[in-house]
Amino acid sequence: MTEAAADLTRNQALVYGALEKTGTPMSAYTILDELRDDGFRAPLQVYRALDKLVEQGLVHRLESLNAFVACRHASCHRGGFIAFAICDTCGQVSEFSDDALSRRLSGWAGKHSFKPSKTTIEIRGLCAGCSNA
Amino acid sequence: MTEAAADLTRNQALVYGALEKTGTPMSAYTILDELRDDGFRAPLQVYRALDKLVEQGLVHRLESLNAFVACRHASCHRGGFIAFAICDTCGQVSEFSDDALSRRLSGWAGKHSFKPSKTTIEIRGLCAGCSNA
DNA sequence: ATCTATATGTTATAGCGTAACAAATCTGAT
DNA sequence: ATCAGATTTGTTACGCTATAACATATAGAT
Repeated sequence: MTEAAADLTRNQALVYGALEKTGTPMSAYTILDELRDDGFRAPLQVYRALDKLVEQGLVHRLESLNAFVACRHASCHRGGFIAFAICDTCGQVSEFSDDALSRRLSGWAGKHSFKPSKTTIEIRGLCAGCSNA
Repeated sequence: MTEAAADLTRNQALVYGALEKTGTPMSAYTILDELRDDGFRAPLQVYRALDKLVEQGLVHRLESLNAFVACRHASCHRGGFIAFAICDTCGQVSEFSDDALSRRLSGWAGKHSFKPSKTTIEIRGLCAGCSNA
């Protein structure tokens, strides 16, 4: 577990740990099963921890998967929208942010007086490794 | 109903009609309730119709809402990724596509040998009208 | 000590989506 | 016309995702 996981509650730390250990997206229910031995009994225990972790930016929710993934570089994405490339074969997630992309979306929002609160950018497909295999 | 809805089966036409009439996103179950009087009984009847409509580009799935919306301009978005701005207050959806945006995402994919199959771009927030009110 | 805010535990339930199988309908070829 | 194959439809049952509501416990401040 990285130092990013400081000052988390027990449940939050367990959920974050499970996500980090796996490395690929996990559903809340998969996390729950993973943590039964640590005393987890109910989905809500997972969802509550996830809410906080997402709030803090330690975990991202992938809308197109209904799943969650540990953030790879919590400090790198200040300000810009984050995009995800998700391999449908191996589950690997690449996280990136692109200034031009962010400016483009902000630009549209500005021009239309739209006030963004949360933005989702997800590319599903095949990663380099999996499209060769 | 617009001319776009030609050569649809009865169920597809009913589902498309419900979405078009409402104008804002609807969940599959809301559509189901809307169509009970037309003989719909089960979710699958809705989901099957939605699958085909999405395939044909007449309807879009909004991942961040688990909902569906009738496409506003089926012919306008050839080639580029489509982005959605979704107002969390009134539910209004603005659909747009932006060449620079598309190039940016394609560029990232090319550089990383990632083969995109489906892309989701959704901005949640407040539309001009609702942020004034 | 007690108050307040936050975190946790637990049960039940709501909402989203599909598997599996049966029946009907539509198509085109002979 | 009718037959075979493909597509569409109907229906039941089930699994996965997420939250409401309420009870309990824990931590920090005064």
